[in-house]
Amino acid sequence: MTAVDVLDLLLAVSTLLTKDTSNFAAREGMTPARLHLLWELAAEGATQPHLLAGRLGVAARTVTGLVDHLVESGHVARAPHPEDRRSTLVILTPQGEAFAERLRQMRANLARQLCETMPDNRVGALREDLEVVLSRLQRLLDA
Amino acid sequence: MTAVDVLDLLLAVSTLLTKDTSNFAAREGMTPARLHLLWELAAEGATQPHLLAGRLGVAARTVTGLVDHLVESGHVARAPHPEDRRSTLVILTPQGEAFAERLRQMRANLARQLCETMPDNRVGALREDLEVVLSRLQRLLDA
DNA sequence: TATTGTTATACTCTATAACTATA
DNA sequence: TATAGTTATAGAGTATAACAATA
Repeated sequence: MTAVDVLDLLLAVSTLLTKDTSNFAAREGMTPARLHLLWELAAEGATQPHLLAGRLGVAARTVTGLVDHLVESGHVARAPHPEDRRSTLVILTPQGEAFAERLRQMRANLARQLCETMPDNRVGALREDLEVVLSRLQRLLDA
Repeated sequence: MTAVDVLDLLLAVSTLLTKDTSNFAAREGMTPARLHLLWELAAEGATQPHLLAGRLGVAARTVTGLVDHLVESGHVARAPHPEDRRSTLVILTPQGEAFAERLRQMRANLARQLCETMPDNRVGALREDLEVVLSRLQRLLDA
């Protein structure tokens, strides 16, 4: 039952990655959900709340609350949308950008440490296998 | 930066697995945290709340709340501990065992679907690579 | 009429601290 | 004194529904 073993391993890795992210967030005075929002915002640039909701897979109401907290902590700001007066743009402040950069560096360090004893061709094979697993998971969840 | 790609893929897989578990829980009238507790309980048999807390990585208080809900829904029961009168044993009811069995089958199906297009030796290699990643993650989180 | 974001409300998960009973 | 579990309290995330403003 090797396939079952693979799923068990993926679930165990998922648990530990979640815990690691949670620890980092706590050290930075942040929470996992707010960190996730900042991460997406850093990746796609200033954007609207309903688009963030789609990216994060949460309801619009949730984004309102997360952005409220992040505005208060100084990581993001709301700006009027230039073309649609119903909407707003969520933008990173310099403090939010600095946080995203620390997060990016932490992830790069973690990635290096995870793979540092594996030969390069093994890492490449792992990446290809995970791409297969990911695309299959995406298909299964859409159905 | 293949190592970074691997981490990104692991994070993406983690997100989808979490969502899949959450969907299954919702269909069954359950929540992810209660499902996780039932899963551990099915794996290790009747046990004490503080041991469950250690397994799940949550505070003792959290286990009290989860068990409260699961008692109300009929999935588990509390029994006096035969040797330590301070403590209790959390046990699966027949309904809880039936749920655990459905969960096990769902996971087996998912595992089969994830790997079904990969040759057997590739699945074995993926398992070995994930074992490396998992043990390294565990070491990093302990430090 | 449909969409965007918000307010209102409720539930779940979680942690910390204080408390009770037992070891 | 230390441990096991619980009660009490508080905060964070989430969803649904209702609402106002705009498209």
